[in-house]
This record gives sequence, C-alpha cells and structure tokens, in this order.
Amino acid sequence: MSGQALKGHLDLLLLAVISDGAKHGYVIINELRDRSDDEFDLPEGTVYPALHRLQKGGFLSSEWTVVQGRRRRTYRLTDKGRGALGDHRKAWLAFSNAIGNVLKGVPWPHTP
Amino acid sequence: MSGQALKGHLDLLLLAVISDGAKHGYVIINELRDRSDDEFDLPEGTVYPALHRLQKGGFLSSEWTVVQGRRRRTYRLTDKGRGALGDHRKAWLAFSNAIGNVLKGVPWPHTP
DNA sequence: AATCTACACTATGCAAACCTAGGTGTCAAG
DNA sequence: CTTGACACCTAGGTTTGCATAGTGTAGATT
Repeated sequence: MSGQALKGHLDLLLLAVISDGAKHGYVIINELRDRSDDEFDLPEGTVYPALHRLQKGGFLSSEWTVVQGRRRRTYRLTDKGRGALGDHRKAWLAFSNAIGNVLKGVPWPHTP
Repeated sequence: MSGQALKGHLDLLLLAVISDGAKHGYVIINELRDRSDDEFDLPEGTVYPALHRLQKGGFLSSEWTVVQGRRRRTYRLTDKGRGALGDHRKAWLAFSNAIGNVLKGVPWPHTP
C-alpha cells in the first residue's frame, strides 16, 4: 500500500475490525494485516492516535486490563460507533462504486 | 462525497478521464461528475492544481488552444502517464479488494 | 445597454490525518 | 543477558485536497 490512499478510510477499517468483539491495539494491527492479506500493515503511529481520536469522538470506549504482566487497552464499539460503522460502510460502497464507474471503459494494456 | 476520502485517488481519476482523449480542465470536471453519477463533483481548486502537479511530474503534457476567444489548456497523457494509470489502477484494485476483505464478515444491521 | 450565466484558468494558504521516528516497559526463549 | 515478540505512547513533518479569491471572454437574457 502506497501513499496516503488510506486517508479517510482508516476509521472504517478500525471500526470494522473492532465490531466483532473488544480488542486491543496490537491485536487490531495484526488482524488488519491478516484480513487484508498484508495490504494494510499499519504502523503503530498510525493506529494508536486513530484509536484515541475515535474514542475522543465517542465512537469507542476503552478499558485497561493486565494480562500476564502486560497492560492492554481494550476497545469496544459504542452505539454511536456502530452507527458510524454503517455510515462509513455505505459511504465506502458509494465511493468505490463511483471509482469503478469512472474506470469503466478505460482499457487495459495488452489484454484481450 | 465527504471528508478526504479522495486523498491518494485523485490522480487515478484524472488520468482515467484523460486517457480516452485530450481534454481541458473544465471538461474533465464535468466528465468526472457525469461518469461518477455526481459522486465526484470536484471544485476547480482541487482539479487545476492537481493537473499542474501531474504535468510537473511528467504524467501529462499540455498545450494552449483558443476556441471561440477562450483560451484552453488541453491535457493529454504521456507514456509515463499511461504507465502510471495502469499502476494506479492495479493499486486501486488491490486496495478496494483489501477493504472488501476486511469488511467481509461485518454484518449489516436489520438486514436478513 | 446592462446584467447574468457558463466557460476557463490561476494563486495562496489552510487543515486533516497519516507516517516517521523516536521513546517506555514486560515476558519468554536461547 | 540478549534477542524478539508483546504492548503502549507522542511530537513533528509532509502530503494534498479544498476553500477562497481573483482574472477574463462569450453569449443569452432583461
């Protein structure tokens, strides 16, 4: 993944990953990498601030836990967050569909 | 279209629209709006600087013409630009596919 | 004649937010 | 006791889309 293609779509990804159960940052990063087949291998400096932002916006709640001496901050979706996930998802569908429409009719090189 | 979802994907759109023939800025804006079914109604302040950037990068060439007293700057793809279009397109496919994979398994609310 | 709308381009500067690059600390394995 | 996986944090830079404002022509409307 190159450039800042992610811009504006990160929240969708984070909310989506967290939507099926409470998770902490490190696990979110791994799961995002796995579920995207290595396309989204996000640096911590990208994910942690985004989680803070989402919590500040009321989309996530968090609580500290300690597992085997390691402290974890575990996030879960709020109702507002669940609503936002749906909105983001609809917006993504419209967006990606629109790109598809623009791309339609652009021929591939060397492909019959 | 909301936020900065476009970030990182604008070049793809511009290159795609220009790929089927030389066009000038105003027409590019209209065509983008039409082909995207109003999803991409981009302000001039977004498109013109982007065109300049693409030309500076060697992806577009331009020439001035005068049609009915109005000067137009007409852009066409360079070879480099055509290559970049292919690259951007592949990247877009990988990106959107990856988002799809992450979203897979996230249930819609109230939909059987 | 005057105004309005569509056409067509330019320049400046802001702000969101992703990323780089650092930092802290725990635990298990070698 | 060193390495690597785990787990978190933040300050600052950079990119880039967008807002805003300005210039000017042509044709239609009033």
